[in-house]
Amino acid sequence: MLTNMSDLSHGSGEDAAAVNSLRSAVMRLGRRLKHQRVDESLSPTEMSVLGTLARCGSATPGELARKEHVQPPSMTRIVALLEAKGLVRLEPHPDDRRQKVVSQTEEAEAMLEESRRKRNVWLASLVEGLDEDEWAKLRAAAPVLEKLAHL
Amino acid sequence: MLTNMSDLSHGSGEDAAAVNSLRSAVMRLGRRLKHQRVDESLSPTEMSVLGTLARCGSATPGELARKEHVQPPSMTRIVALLEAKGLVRLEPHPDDRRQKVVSQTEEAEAMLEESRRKRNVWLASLVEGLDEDEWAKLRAAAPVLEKLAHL
DNA sequence: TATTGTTATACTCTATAACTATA
DNA sequence: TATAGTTATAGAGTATAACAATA
Repeated sequence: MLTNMSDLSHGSGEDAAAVNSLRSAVMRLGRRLKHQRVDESLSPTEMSVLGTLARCGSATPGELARKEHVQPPSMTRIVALLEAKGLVRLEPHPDDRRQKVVSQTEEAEAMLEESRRKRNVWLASLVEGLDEDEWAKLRAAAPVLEKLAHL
Repeated sequence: MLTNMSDLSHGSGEDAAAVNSLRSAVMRLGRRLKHQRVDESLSPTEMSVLGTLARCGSATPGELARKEHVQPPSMTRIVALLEAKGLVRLEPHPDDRRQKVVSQTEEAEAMLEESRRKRNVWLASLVEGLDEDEWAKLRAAAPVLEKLAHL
């Protein structure tokens, strides 16, 4: 197992342990954050689609299906549900009449902001349990984690 | 929004931004790690049950249902599927004949180890894209993240 | 002829309600 | 009478296959 980690450019044995610890902690913490949902009426994929639209701007159903790793018929259904809830808008594609353009509404933006706020509050309450030194280490690592997340 | 973060004991405005960055990065990275599955034939909950058994040792179906936030009938089904796949063993409870004891098999332990290995390799390949200083910050933060994850 | 999106249908996972066995 | 687990059934969510419209 360590042999598979030995191509790490920085160290070797200790680094493997650090990677293992990092993976475990990120997955566990991510799972707990996921449970802090603002709107129980939205499925995880629906939330994820809204997040993608917020990050990448508008997109066609096909693009969304590829980004969310979901089949096109599923995205058809998801987009229809989101439209019914007033969270996305559908417009005809300017160049290709087969395609459609999906974009988020102001309601969606407000809901996402509220969702982020709720998770932040929850995470901040956890951080209360840390001492100043631990929190400093976390602050220093945050930009690196962000870089990893979209590497 | 910042008013809700102002009860952070360490700082205030910058801390809110750091919490936001941390939340976003942990969730995104966690989602990507989750996709690195070793066995596509196991559902997320089945994997999670095996993880719980590995962490906590054997447990009754009722305990597992509570830990996984799933209803008892669902756990009945999950345990039956895992048993059919040879990943858990069911034994009678020593004190109470209504209950059963579920424990993982050697195959499950091997599979979990393989799963951890695969995710570690993937994460290690990401870490390759960091410089020594960034990796040092991550290593320093790993124990703190672990503490957060089970706080 | 290939591609985008949709409709029709089936499968997987989970939940609720009703039941059996044991405490 | 209460509790642990199971069976029966229904509801989400997603997938595959077949289809319509456009490129």
